[in-house]
Amino acid sequence: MSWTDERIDRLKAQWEKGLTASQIAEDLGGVSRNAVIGKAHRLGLQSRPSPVKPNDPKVAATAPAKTAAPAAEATPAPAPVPAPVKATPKVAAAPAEVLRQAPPPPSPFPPHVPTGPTGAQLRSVGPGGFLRQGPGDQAPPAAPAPPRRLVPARPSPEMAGKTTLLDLNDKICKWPLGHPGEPDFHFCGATVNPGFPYCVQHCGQAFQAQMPRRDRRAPPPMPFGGPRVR
DNA sequence: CCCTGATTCGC
DNA sequence: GCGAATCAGG
Repeated sequence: MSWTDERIDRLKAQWEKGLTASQIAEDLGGVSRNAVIGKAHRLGLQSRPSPVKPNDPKVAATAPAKTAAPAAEATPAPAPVPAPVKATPKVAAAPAEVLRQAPPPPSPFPPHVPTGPTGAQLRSVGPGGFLRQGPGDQAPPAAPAPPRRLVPARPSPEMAGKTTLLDLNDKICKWPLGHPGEPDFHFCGATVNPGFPYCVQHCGQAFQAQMPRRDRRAPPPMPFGGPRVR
């Protein structure tokens, strides 16, 4: 279906009348809501209360800036530098220290903490090349709030002191360590970066700046079909 | 989930 | 120029 003069007139009339893009598209037939919106913009029909757009004309208040508007100008893009989350102590791990044992977190319970005879941590390399972390690399997990009376038994002694599914709440980092099904699968357990499901360190792994669309092409199809997307 | 308009960008 | 895909707020 093409944009004949008649259809364009109809679009203009209805758009200015305040019908929604969906309604106009349905009325015209043969076009999608997106097509209507796209056409309306190209026609210069613009601005109808968009649910998304904030009202821009904020002035006065805090802007002493801009005296004479620079006529034609290269507005330097203010490179958005991701604000470093404040006060993140950088733990410089010396190579010799990689295998160190983290001191067991203080616990009000019987210190039945068999941390392993050798102290060697299993490591593996995940997609993207990052090293999966072992428990010894974590900041000591916050001691869980002591239950009043009954304590559910740990599934196994190996899990003593680990953050399990049962320990998770909205204040605990849910970054998984190891893999589900493995005997010592557990979670990071550090205090979360407020507003996120992970601690500061794991937020850094989980969230990255999105690249422009042309740079993220669909991944090659996987032999088994791959996970369903949207 | 649904809806909305705005925007991007491959065609 | 077109409009699907995407975004982002309600």
